[in-house]
Amino acid sequence: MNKKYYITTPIYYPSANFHIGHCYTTIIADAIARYKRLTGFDVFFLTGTDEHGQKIENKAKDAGVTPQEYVDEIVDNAKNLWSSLGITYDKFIRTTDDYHEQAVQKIFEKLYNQGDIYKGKYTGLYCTPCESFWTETQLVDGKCPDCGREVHEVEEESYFFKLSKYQDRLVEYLESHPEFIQPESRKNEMINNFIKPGLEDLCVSRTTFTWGVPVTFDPKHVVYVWIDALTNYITALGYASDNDELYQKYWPANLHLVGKEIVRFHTIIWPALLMALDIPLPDKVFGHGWLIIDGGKISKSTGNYKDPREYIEEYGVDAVRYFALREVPFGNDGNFSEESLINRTNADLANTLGNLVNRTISMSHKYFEGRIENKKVATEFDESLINLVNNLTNVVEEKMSNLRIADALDEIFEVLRRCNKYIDETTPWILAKDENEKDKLQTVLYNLIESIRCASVLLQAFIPTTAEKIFAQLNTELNNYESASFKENNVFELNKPEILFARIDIK
RNA sequence: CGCGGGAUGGAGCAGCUUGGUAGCUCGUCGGGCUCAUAACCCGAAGGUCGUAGGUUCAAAUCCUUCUCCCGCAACCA
Repeated sequence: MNKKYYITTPIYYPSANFHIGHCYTTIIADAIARYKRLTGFDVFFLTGTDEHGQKIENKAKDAGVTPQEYVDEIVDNAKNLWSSLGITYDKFIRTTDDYHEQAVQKIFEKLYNQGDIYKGKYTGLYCTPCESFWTETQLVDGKCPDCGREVHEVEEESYFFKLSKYQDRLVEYLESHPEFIQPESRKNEMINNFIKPGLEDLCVSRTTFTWGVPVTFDPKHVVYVWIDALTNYITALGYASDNDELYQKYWPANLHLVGKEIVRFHTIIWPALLMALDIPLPDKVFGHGWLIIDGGKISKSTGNYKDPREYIEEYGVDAVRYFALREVPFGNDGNFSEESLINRTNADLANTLGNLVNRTISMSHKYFEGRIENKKVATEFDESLINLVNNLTNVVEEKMSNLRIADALDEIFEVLRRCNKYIDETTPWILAKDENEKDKLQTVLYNLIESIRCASVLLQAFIPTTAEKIFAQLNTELNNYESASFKENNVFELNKPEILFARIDIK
């Protein structure tokens, strides 16, 4: 029985169609999921949408449709987008799914019955025309950030979760599990900024809007975001349902992948909720950085971005995937622009990888009609190449286990760069001129093809479409993880070379 | 003094924990090669490692000051 691996993305808020930032998060999760599957894990990969709340209700009203119709369209669009990015999620949860709503109601009741949720009064700054509550810090010049009008203090009856009760246990847990928050620097931010000053109890119901899960025993309240959204990670597995087989199998989660702006919810509120429910905590929460556009964050309101599908159509799915996985360093922000996407694609995918595969296969056809086996005539350059190849699974595993995805990719490309250099060192076109060197020439090509094959096994996790194309050109089915070491006795009957990535001219 | 992160050749980053010739990718320039997608390989130029001070035989790396940038109390990945 394989070891299990449960990975999640956040459930995204479908107030507008998804942008490249959503793609970024989901592509990373997909690469980790594919990598874990490749290396033998039984993976469950969850993504979805958080569909309730005031903002959706307002958006739908503006659009003249029901909230459900509004989110249905965006969810269709999202699923379509994930499909064109090759995202291999196992489940797509929507917080409007029946089983989720029922589970949320049960969880809410349970917490209420055991005294972790109580009824109180919520005081907030309210903008009547926008029907929205704002915090002090959200206000712009003391006015509503949406419409710029005055806000005023109102009181409403709400249910509260006793977050404060779990404060000490939380600190203790975070201190004793330094790996829980990644990157680790965010741990201090959480403890110093949010926990130490004292946690306030959390407002978990609202009466000012209706687009949400009704509280069973007090139906003028709907469950407010936290309990509705965060619990998706367990309700998706059937927690609090008739069939919790998946929950038994996969919980606790191995990795919650989230953007840095919601680390707080996942490392404070979510653990506290789980403690209250007496459920084990997830292993790890990774808060990644953002893609920055023109020096600023991606903004739904300014619309400083294109539909991600335009990039996929223009440059190909693996160019977009590769960029997302390679360009941004661990935990930091990274710049996104069409120009950097093109440069990345040209430099790594077209030049280093594509051209290498192309020149190798071309020579194999030119000199041996595409049939290559290992003649075992060594050159002085073989050993360093083969050692590098045989070390690749280890170094990639080391990087991936630390979520250093860009570094893992760089290790693979290190092998590809070494291959290009090996061609220059061994000068096959010169060997080809001497009949006596034919076996050496064939050995050189064998070494190259075998190295490309091993690298491609690992590339399947990151740029699967391209890896598949390479295996098709190599005409081999040796693509499992166990085969990702240099083999001495393969025989290749290569197919014709085809361009993997055409160079893109900058307009 | 709110907290946290950051500041390293033209761009993006690594190095800092455990002080000791400043490294990688891209870009630029020169050379080589011609199997290949004007690609590939080699070489070169380019850095007072944000500022000011301190510790030390020696500091990008440790300590202190200051400046600037980014993020952060509630549904922006």
